[in-house]
Amino acid sequence: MSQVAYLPPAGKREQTKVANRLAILDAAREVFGELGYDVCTVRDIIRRTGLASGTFYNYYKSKDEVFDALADEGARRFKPILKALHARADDDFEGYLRAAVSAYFEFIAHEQESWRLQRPPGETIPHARTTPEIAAVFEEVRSVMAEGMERGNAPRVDLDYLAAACIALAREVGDKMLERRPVDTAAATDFCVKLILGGVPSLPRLED
Amino acid sequence: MSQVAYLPPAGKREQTKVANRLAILDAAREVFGELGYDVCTVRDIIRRTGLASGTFYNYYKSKDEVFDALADEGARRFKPILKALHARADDDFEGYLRAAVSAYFEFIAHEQESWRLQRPPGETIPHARTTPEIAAVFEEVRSVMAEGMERGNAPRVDLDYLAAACIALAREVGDKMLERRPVDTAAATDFCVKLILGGVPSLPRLED
Amino acid sequence: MSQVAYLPPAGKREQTKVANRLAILDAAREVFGELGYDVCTVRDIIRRTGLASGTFYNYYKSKDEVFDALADEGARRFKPILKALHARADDDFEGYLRAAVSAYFEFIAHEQESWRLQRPPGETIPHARTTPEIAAVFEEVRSVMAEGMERGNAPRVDLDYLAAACIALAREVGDKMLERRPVDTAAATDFCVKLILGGVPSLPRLED
Amino acid sequence: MSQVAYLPPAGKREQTKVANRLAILDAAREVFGELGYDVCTVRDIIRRTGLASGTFYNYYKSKDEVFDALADEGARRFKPILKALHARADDDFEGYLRAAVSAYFEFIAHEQESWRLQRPPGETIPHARTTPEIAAVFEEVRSVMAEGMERGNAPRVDLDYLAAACIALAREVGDKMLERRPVDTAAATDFCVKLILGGVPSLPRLED
DNA sequence: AATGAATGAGAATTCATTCAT
DNA sequence: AATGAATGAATTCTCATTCAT
Repeated sequence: MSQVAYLPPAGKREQTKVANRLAILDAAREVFGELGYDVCTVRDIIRRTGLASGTFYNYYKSKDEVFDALADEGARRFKPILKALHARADDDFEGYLRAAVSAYFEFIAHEQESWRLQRPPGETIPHARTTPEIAAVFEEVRSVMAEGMERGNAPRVDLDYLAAACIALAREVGDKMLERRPVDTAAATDFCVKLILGGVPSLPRLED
Repeated sequence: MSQVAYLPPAGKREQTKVANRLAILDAAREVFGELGYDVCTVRDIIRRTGLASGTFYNYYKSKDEVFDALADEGARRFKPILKALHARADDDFEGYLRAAVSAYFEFIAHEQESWRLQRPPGETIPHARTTPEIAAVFEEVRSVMAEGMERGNAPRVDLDYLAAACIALAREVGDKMLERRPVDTAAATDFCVKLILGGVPSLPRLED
Repeated sequence: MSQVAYLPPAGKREQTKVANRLAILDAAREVFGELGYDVCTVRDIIRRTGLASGTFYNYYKSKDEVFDALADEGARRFKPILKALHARADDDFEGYLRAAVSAYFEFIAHEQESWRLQRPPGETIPHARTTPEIAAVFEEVRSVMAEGMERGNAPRVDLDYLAAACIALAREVGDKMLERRPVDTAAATDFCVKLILGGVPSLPRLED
Repeated sequence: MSQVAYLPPAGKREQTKVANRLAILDAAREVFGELGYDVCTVRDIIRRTGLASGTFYNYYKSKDEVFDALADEGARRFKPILKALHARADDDFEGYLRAAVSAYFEFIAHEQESWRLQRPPGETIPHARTTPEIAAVFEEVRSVMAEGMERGNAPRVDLDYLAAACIALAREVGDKMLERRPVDTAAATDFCVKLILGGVPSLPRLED
């Protein structure tokens, strides 16, 4: 728990500001993870920072805004990875999918180290919302698939359903993965990718 | 005076009671679906029934209790269907899976008629926790899979992941399905079943 | 607990009505005693009768009304005794006071047999209101004192204070008395009467 | 006006906090007195302070807690006085009793200035449970009596009854006193003390 | 900026009373 | 009459947000 406010590190006001912003973000990540977005209160968040409740509002206008900021921060870290993969996807859809899914699993595995570990095991983790990083995967995956279909590298199937299916898979299998010890991202990736790639050829083709 | 009271619960009073209990249950199902369990309030539920706030407490002690009742009811409605399917599943895993997924899609398609239509279009529906109905279907699916694996009718794969994957798929594809007009449960079922059945043979086998 | 409603004794509607009225009164006496007037609910009362909640209102308009009815009933039983004592009070103030106080203590001792006994011992008994029987004592005692003072049989002291003091004494000592086992009305009476009679001569005289 | 700070917590904030805590305590004392503990609501209390409803809970968790705080505060204010009186009571039981009763009457006379005056006249004041202040005074009185009896300075009488009698007297005579104009605490004190001291020698002695 | 008490809208719940049966 | 479910006002309490210091 970072008690930044009480340790203005080197006399720099700016440093404190940045540190407080991060402290709130960290605390929010923890609390959202522990209690769930809906259930947790702003006080739960701020209590963990050691800051005063009013201070929260110097940085974020509301609980929603921290949530978004948290998501943005996640997306900022995650999106470049995906873009890079996309760039060298070429015709290797499998390679791309594997890399993307793997990146996502690595991402959440790393995320959880900051907070999910200290949760009572077996407790269900409410899956609050579609976070931006997930949305990013979704869009990327979807566009790669669309591209592949157009180029004739992939069968023409229901893209909406397929993209939804992929994102769903990644999310749920990801959650399960995090419940296990040790967290094995490779196995989870393998599972997802094989299920998708194995299943796609069987999917009903679109007529048009 | 006629002491007719005990056996025939067919008076108007009894009817109203049953109807109210169902009304609350229905409203709760809707509201849980629309707002999510955590966010919705007892008032949200009762408002939708047209009953008075106090009336809620004549039937259920709390939001939690309705949720449990809902789970019971969902299970009561689904389980027999699934059990029946299960009974004649034999070695026809595909037939069984198809029937189960189809039952789920029919269920949610029917559900939405009661409420999703009257919602302002375009309004985002914050997602939906795992409802008791979903849990019931998939517990069944899971046990059938386990059975199949034990009998050697299905490859030995990571059952937890597979069950999670199936739930995820049904849920997300189901959501997408509901956004389309007309709602085509057959197509959605076909999509899910084929993806799963097609993908399963490719899944990594468990060693043990 | 009288379950009168389910045993219409001899076909007489009137009997049931009277019996129900009494059942409610008895239940109210019990519940007021056990929980206190303010805390107990109409449901607490009616539950004990075995009647339906709505039935309460066929007999009494409100909780207040039962309370008053209860008090009236007490007064009806108590007042005649006092009047009789007064009639033969003559100049024997001590005899009168002793008889009056004794009558009051006997009254409450008898009352409590119906309900106060079953209370957890040591629990404080909230002293809800000045009941009519108490008011009756008050008025009687006051008028006898006034008479005595006018006739010159008693010193002219502050009558309001004295009457208040007497009533207070009877009430509080009475409560204490009821907490003891066995309930000794004679001792309590002796205590009160001696305190009052012993104290009165010392009281400051009024000038007028 | 000078900042006469007694101790470090002299900020405006601290002052407000202390003032609010007292305001709630005062309001509670009034409301408990006027309506009785059971009947009054937290709203009744907070309404009288002019604070917002939520503010109550910044200071006390519940109505019960204010009551306890009130008891503490009452005891804190009274006990020293009584202890001091007690200390120099020696064999002067009369002096002590007079001082104690007088302190109580002064207290309630002062209390009523803050609220009873502004009440609609003639409105009946439903009586008043034993307040913590009363309990404090009389616990002291009781222990002094016990001491006196043990030292042989007072006759061995029924102490429970005597204490109850004193409480009752002070309470009822106190109520009457407050109804008169001008409020004459000296006269009321004189009345009570003389009645008690005059009466005690007549009381039946305990055998043991 | 930081603080943390005050605010008050809103949630859950209770219960006296009504009313259809 | 008796019944007991329905009603809704009233109550307790929470918590996001504001604001004086």
